[in-house]
Amino acid sequence: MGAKTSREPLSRERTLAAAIALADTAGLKALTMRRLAADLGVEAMSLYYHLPGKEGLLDGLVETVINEINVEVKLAETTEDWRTGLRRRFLAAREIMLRHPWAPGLLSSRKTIPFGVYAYYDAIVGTLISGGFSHQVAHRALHAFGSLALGFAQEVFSPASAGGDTDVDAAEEDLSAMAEALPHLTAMMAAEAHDAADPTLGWCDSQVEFEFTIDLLLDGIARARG
Amino acid sequence: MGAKTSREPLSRERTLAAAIALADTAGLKALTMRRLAADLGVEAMSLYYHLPGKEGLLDGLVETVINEINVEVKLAETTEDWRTGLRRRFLAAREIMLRHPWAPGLLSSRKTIPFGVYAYYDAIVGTLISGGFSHQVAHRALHAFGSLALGFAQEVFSPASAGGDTDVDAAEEDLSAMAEALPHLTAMMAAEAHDAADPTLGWCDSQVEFEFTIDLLLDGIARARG
DNA sequence: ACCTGAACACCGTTCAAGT
DNA sequence: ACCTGAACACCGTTCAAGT
Repeated sequence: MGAKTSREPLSRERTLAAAIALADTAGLKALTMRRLAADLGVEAMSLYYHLPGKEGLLDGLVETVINEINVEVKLAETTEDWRTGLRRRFLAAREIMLRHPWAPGLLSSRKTIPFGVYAYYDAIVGTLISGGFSHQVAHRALHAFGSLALGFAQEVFSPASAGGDTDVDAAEEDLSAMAEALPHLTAMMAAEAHDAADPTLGWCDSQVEFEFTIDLLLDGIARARG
Repeated sequence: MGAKTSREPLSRERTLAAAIALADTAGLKALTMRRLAADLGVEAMSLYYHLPGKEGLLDGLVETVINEINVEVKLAETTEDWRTGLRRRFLAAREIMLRHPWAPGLLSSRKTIPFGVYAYYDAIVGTLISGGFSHQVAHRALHAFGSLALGFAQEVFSPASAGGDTDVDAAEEDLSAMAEALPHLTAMMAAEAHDAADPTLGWCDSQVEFEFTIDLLLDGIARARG
């Protein structure tokens, strides 16, 4: 956050690293050319020497994140069956995404998709094919996985994605006010809070739900393999 | 798009309707206070009399869309079993979303969720409970459905969501250039293009995939019902 | 080669003022 | 009650200029 007083000239990598750090700590909205430059101890216009503008910066961000995932995935490559291989892959992607909460929203709002994303999905198809799937079922599996393959789901209930203050208090206030108008949701929350054996987890632990959904999808396509 | 020369005073509804029309035709990015005001034949500052600023405008947009869905869903309410009921509900939501391609991205980037969304999910839980599901499985089913319940999926391959020019040409150029580096994806596309019996659909008809995924999820939770 | 200052065309928004 | 003009604090970006 403070101005790094470094003598070495700016570079694309150093700029991207600072941008990611800024987005991680202050959210995507805080990532402006002027503030990023200030963090780097430089004027805003200097950035244009290393990057082709704001859009190019954002492209660089998603490229960096998907590369992080691909590296992580490649490191752990072994001789697993298709199912545990995909499962491990999705969970690895999720770990990266949890480190960069702004990444899912940015990735899905981008209109050009970096090569690394295609490479990532290509490896998935390869895994499916060698697991005995037809191209057609592999195609449908890809769509069924959707963003879960990249480690994130559209969490409509509590979107911390969009960067900015996570307005938890307001959400809970709303929720308690809504309670009597929403009988089924209220009952569900009460029931879940009750038989939650593990006290360290919230009433809605998304890691458990994430893995449940993955297994449900993997079960489903295993059956569709035919 | 053109300046409507109407005498009646502005209202919140008329402003929202114009905003939706503007977003539908020109994309979310084109929806600025100044341009919206121009479309309404008024100065930008006039909007603040009817709406609490830009954020309030966006809140109003998602509220309007979710209400469209809830109305559509209520119209067709019958005595179906849980499964066909959910299926019809999700497809109805999808139809609305297809009319407002900017809505998925906006909804998932919002940090306050309108009441209508909770009401929508409450009805789903109600359907599940009366279908014999436990609260726990209903909860997990909700997470498994994710954004599909609201009619959209994270289409990482061709995101036309973000408003703005749909950069199809560039994407296809990239794709053909990538072809040899992505053997499995290339093979999949070739196979799918080959045995596509229906010539009116593209090689990647997302409606078919959407329904495939829904059925896969419904099969999965039906089995998890226990 | 690398960085800067001044300037431009846009944003959303405030606030006092018009009718 | 409803709308406006001028002004402010921000954006991203261009372009000629500095070293």
